[in-house]
Amino acid sequence: MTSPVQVGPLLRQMIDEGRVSDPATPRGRLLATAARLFREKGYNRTTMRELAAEVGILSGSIFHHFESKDEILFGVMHEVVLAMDDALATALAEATTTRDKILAIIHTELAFIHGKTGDATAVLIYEWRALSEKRQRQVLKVRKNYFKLWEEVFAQAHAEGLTLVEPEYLSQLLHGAMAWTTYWFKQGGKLSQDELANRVLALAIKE
Amino acid sequence: MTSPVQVGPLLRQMIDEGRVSDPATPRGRLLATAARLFREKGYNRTTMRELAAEVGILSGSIFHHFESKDEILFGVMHEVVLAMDDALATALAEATTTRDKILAIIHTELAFIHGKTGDATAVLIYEWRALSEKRQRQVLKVRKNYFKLWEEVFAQAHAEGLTLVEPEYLSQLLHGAMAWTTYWFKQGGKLSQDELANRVLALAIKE
Amino acid sequence: MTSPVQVGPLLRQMIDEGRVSDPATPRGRLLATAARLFREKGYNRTTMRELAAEVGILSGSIFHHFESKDEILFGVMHEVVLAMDDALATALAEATTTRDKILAIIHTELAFIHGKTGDATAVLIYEWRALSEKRQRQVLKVRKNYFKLWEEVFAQAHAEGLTLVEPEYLSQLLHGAMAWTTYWFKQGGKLSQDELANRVLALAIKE
Amino acid sequence: MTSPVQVGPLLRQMIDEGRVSDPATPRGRLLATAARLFREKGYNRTTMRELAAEVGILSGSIFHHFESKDEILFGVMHEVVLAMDDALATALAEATTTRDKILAIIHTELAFIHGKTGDATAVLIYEWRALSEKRQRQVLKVRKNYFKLWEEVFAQAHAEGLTLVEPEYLSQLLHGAMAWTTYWFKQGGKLSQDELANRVLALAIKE
DNA sequence: TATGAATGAGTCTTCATTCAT
DNA sequence: TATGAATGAAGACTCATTCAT
Repeated sequence: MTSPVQVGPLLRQMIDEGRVSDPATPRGRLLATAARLFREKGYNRTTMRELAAEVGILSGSIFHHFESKDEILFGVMHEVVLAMDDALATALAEATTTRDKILAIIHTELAFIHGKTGDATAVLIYEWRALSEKRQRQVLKVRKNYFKLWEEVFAQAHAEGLTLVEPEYLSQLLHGAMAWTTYWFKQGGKLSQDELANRVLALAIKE
Repeated sequence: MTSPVQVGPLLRQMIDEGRVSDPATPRGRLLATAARLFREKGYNRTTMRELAAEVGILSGSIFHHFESKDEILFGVMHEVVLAMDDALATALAEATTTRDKILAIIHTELAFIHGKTGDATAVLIYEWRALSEKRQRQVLKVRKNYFKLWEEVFAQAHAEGLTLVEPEYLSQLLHGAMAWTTYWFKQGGKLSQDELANRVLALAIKE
Repeated sequence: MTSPVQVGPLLRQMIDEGRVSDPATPRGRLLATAARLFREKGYNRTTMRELAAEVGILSGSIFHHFESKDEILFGVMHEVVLAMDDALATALAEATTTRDKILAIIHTELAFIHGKTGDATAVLIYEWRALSEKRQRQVLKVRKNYFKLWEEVFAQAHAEGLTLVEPEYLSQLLHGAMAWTTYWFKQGGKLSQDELANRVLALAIKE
Repeated sequence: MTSPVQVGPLLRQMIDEGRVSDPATPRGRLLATAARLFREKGYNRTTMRELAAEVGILSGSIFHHFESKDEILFGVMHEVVLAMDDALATALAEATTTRDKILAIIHTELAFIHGKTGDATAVLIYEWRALSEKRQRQVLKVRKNYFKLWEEVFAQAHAEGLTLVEPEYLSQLLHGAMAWTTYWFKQGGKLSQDELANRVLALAIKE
């Protein structure tokens, strides 16, 4: 019964502005449940009936809130993408050194992958091709913003000699490395999320 | 009309031993085509009819070669996994220094992702959950061998002070970083596959 | 915002007597809009939501005015059928010669098909089978009256040697010929409605 | 179990040429049954399950022969339209006087409406709007041919002073008059089909 | 071994209707 | 009277799989 995205003060504000669905509304509950199911079973293997059952309504009722299954997938992805962009912008604004900015990127990414928004983030990454092309384009617009923030930081780091790999490649490599942690990193294991962040940082910068 | 895996002398031998399907047989052609379609459209969105049509037979005929769609997916994954394991073992045997062994790992992985076996490798990585659990376990057996090779090399590297991150984490992080290259690295772009390998190496090793 | 039937002094009286809905009431507006939509898109392809939306209310609210979609269709048909019957009786009363009476029939029919009540008339003709059998019977009662007026006139004409075809067949043939004009005759084209009436008359009467 | 269109020597040839479905094939049986059901209950109120049941297969099997319900409707309409065009061309070729040509038109039309192809013809006329616009255009191409034959004959008749009403209007009026006979004329009643044809002729020509 | 029609359970989606507020 | 979320039965369509030929 949680939102597909983590509800912090930032998200609170986004919800109030109507950019993200309130988890207390049917729409919000539907999106959160969809995120979980899509992650657990995959988009195609999740049926509208299952989704409805988990939310406690009948399958036909879903269509009061979304016009198609595709729109639900879009909802899950779009909201998490908006939230990530927002969260990263805020985190970067608070960081001063370039090293801290890189850490901010890593922490934000890992927070979304392994925090309350983990389901939506995993869906964003691994069910991308299930989304209709038309809606992929819409999500991509926001997504590009997000990665521009990465590349700016890595460009600065490269200029400072802090990193060896070119900004665009480093972005992609680190993004892949962190995306894959969904499959092996578990919160509460012997490696903490902060420690994981440090390992990723160790890949990015030379000491 | 190619095999799902690249046919070198090693594979030739595997084929002759019956461990991998000959691309000249219906079974081999079916697997190669399935790999491509599963990659392009996703497992669920590929129908048996399409697969049959591309191979030039009728849908009913597929079932003379495979007992189910799941078995085809298994075939694609199992063969590529066997081939990777084989290829890596050979490459490591030829490398002398630990640094070279790391490069061997990276080159082998990238060769499978971006070479002729790219389709099968992408399917292995991104359609994993579409495979029935029972068969996932079978593939996993071989897969574990493969990553044991990685970890042994990274353990040695760590002991030599060549790498900073613990072997098990480094394996996973690099694996993720390289898996993701499917989405952004294109053969014949301004970055060559060898140059890409060097960038990955630069993440792993602090010179 | 018009009634499904044309509001002349006759209809005014019918409205005042409660036999036809006032277009100023929600019921009247609903019927007029339904007539238009049923004609444009067909009964089955018109949804209650669309109908409600066009009238400016919500779908649930319709059911305060009509107990079912079928009742709406009935309303549309019943009112137009009453109005036609009424209009024809009046027109015939004013005609003196048999020829004029035939013209009165033709003009009345064409007026309903191509005038403000055109939507309702088209629905009456072309969505007949969408109406429940029970309500078909109700409409049929009035409808029979209407055609009895036709047959009486054509019987007289036949007796006078004015027409060649037997009354009952001539009624049906002319009715069909005029009903079909919905599909090809457009008000304001090179043929006026009066000229069209003369063409129909020319079929019926051998000068 | 009859074809949607009457199987005479002409149709036999069309079938052999593959332009019309053989009623002995599944496709042909499906079309004939669909024509009957669409006529009896209307296109929208006929379900694929019903259609399948009447043909003796399961609903899913229909989609081996047609890709959608719309394509079935198209099939029914297209084949009857082709057959009408063919039949009329032949009949006109055999008629010598203009009067006989008009009779040929009337007989052909009535034959299609009340003969074995009556179901398909009724569907063509009364379910027109249920057909997708794209496919309407395809049917229209053939349909226009058919009515061009009418207009040519009526133009000749008009020139000869045989008819009073202009060719284009006479075509439409007679077409409407005959289309409507579906609803009131029954084979084997007190009026024979030939006698009905004479009544229609009486409308068209002045003695 | 290949065919291809048929299966039948399952999918997303639609929509008239209900009803608590 | 109006709302609008929810209902639930029904619709068209999909597709891996079967099997007689």
